[in-house]
Amino acid sequence: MARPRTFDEGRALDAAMHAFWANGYEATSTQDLCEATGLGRSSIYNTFSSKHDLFKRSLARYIELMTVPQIELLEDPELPPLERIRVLLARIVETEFEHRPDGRSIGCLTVNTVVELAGRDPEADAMLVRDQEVRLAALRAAIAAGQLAGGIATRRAPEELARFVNAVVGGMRVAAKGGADRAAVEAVAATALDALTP
Amino acid sequence: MARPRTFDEGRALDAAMHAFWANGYEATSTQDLCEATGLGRSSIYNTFSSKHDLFKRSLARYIELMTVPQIELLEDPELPPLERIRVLLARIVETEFEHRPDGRSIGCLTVNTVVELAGRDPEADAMLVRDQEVRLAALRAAIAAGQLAGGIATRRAPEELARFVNAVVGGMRVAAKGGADRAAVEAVAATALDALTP
DNA sequence: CTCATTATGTACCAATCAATCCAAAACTAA
DNA sequence: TTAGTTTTGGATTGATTGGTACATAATGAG
Repeated sequence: MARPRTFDEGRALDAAMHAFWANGYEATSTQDLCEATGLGRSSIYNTFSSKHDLFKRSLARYIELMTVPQIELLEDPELPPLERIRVLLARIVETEFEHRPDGRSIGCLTVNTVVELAGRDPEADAMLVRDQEVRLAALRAAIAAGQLAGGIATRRAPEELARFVNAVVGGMRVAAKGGADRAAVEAVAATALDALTP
Repeated sequence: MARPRTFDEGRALDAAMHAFWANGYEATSTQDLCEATGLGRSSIYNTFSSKHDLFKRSLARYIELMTVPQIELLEDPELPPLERIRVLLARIVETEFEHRPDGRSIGCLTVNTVVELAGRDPEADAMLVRDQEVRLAALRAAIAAGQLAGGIATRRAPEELARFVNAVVGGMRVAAKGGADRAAVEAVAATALDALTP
């Protein structure tokens, strides 16, 4: 029927996502995207209609890749709620320091995008707000369950504790990107759990 | 001797700092800087030798404006150490929400720059690392004093608690920039203090 | 007044930006 | 083979980027 593609769209999207992840939206040029994906300009504009569109799809993919497993973990009935949060924080430490022999973290595309584009890009904004609502809801539910079962401190409402855990995650990612070593980030996670412990 | 300047260098630097603060380094063009400062191109390049140089001076000014009062507060002998940290967090909430009737925070230039430039701009990197070391040292000292005097929990070392407080501050700023309202950010601060309370 | 010196505004520079155009290429259905 | 459709690469677009050149303006020292 027509000339077939010589590349895999999913792989190309992954490569673009990593480029945006490492360097941000503004600092990633369309030329960078060509080199990262291995595609020519025409193929990129034919497949993804603009740089901004490609960024939206990259962000959507990142959110899917990161948030879905986190929600599953927070709803895991096999683990006590406090343990779910402990594992969540441990996983974040893990992802921040995996495959980075120079010790410098690449950070988190969600946090990076909040800082770079929140308030200036309505579409990215909406995606980030929705993602955060989903994550906060899962945290609230796990915390409420933990308070009921007795493993999590009841001195504050689930809403407050969920906001706290969410902010600590962001703080850990900023610290890692700022050059903090693994022990330092693990100390943040461990101390945060103190606030949840009865 | 020579033609005098028709503008105040300090005011111009403040205006440039606010432009970088609101939009980041890459997204702020030299044209934006001209409009923000009210100066012509020649005056800007004559006074500050390049966009990057102007950014470094803006960042230095921001760090001075933010960190110096925070250090003074953390060393205030009039207040019990835990109270110093409580006031520190309260001030951060205050600065994030002052003069922002739309509720959208502009964030923190230090955090924004860590996320945007850490690992890619060695000079900005060095300034940020030094600033963070100063802030961590002040936090450690206040926490150690609090543990000795009895107002701060001793279940973790001052180094760990300082890292924790520092990360929470970053997390609060990301949350505010992401659209969280004042009550949500205050909940983060209050919960963080739980981890420091015996 | 005259002159050396600095500030300022305008025009301009090459480089890069995101995006488009178009012709050649590669495939399939008929 | 042929017609129809989409992909691909390369050239090119106009706008914008950070930065410069240069002529003119404004000052105080002599």
